[in-house]
Amino acid sequence: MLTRKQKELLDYLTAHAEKSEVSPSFDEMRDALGLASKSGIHRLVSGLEERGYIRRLANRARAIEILKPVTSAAADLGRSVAAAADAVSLPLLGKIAAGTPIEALSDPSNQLEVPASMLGRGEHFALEIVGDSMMEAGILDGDTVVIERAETANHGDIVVALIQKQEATLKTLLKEPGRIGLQAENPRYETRYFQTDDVEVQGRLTGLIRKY
Amino acid sequence: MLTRKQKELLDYLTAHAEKSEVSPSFDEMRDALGLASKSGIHRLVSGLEERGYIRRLANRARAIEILKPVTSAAADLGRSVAAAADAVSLPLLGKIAAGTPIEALSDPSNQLEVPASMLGRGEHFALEIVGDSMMEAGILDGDTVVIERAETANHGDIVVALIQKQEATLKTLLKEPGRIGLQAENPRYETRYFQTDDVEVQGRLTGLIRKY
DNA sequence: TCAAGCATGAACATTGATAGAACATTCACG
DNA sequence: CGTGAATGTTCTATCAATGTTCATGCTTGA
Repeated sequence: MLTRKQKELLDYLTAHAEKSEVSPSFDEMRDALGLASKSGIHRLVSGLEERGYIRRLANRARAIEILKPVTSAAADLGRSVAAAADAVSLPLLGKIAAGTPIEALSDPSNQLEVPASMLGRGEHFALEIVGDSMMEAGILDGDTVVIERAETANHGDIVVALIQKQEATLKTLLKEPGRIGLQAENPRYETRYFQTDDVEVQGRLTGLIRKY
Repeated sequence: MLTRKQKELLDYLTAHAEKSEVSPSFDEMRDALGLASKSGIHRLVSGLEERGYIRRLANRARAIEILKPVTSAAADLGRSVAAAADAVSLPLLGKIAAGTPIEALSDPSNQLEVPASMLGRGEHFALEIVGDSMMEAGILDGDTVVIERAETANHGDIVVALIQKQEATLKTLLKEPGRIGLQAENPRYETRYFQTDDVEVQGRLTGLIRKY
């Protein structure tokens, strides 16, 4: 959120942008806010930039781009949906580990924000990693993985696999003639092989998020 | 979960944010909650921050961002879709590896969206990892790390360190009496030790994002 | 290359905001 | 009843936001 003057300037910039493609100069902004000098504008612009409301090219005239337009209260809902295109909330379905089924977290308030750029096309969800079985692939205990729901995957993909309709696990998929391998990325675990019918792919790994 | 007063304040902040975009000052919050002083507000704000409900820019007035808006039941469905998807764009400053300075990507259009919940307070930026020196910490070549700008860090933190004002590297910080160690998380690299003055902490690792 | 047009930002003053120590009160809980 | 957490209050130090002036520097086009 903003300070009063920052809001005033952002209002002006937003209104101006609707009328004209030309970004106002500092002098024009100064006049619009009734100041005597551009320095104050410079500071306000820097503040808006710091808070992520606008973006600028350094040392370029009239090069302000509005990232989050100010909206009157009425327009707010309509807008924020559009602006939300950058990030998406995924349901955090539970935890996954080798050797146990997904421990369901049915609490719908468990949502995870992920950058939109991390997603592919289909339906996605998130899981929290338990255990170290994928350690050497850089997937650690406590990490959150983003999964794209899928029934198929390629040899070598990391997938959420359901084994014999009981056990869900995150492993590297090995497609071999007549059988399917699920390989942990940790030398302490052995690759397990199953009949093709015993392994169902539930999704493919598309992203990973870790917080320290 | 919140205390009664924290919830009350968060309610006020959420309502305020819908109307105004201008963040309330501590005095305004004090009036809204009917307190006689701002110190109580200060504690509540700190509490909300600690619990991850809001985020603030360090040392900035009127700079509160709401991360988890409280929603009255009625408004919940309509809002949560939009409000939940709160992401922040960070500048992607460049690449970092052991042995070389940060290779600057000054192009400001290099931005990375990260979930707001990944950020602490203060200024953040992103770097792309080159090399395998932090492999065993689950930080792989090509990963993007989120760094919070900081001058200090604790023993054991993973930091961006500038060595002798020349070489920037991402390593585990070892604070020892009279010297500082920078430890790679890969047995193929040795821990290097420096005089305290030769190592400047530039930031702390706060998040990691990987795309497959 | 020079000038016009803009952007950058140092320096200083004033007012507004935040940080936090210190201490009292209330309330839940074993 | 003792303990600790949450809450209220007061007071003070420090820092941020804003307004102003003036000087400087970057870009662009003639």
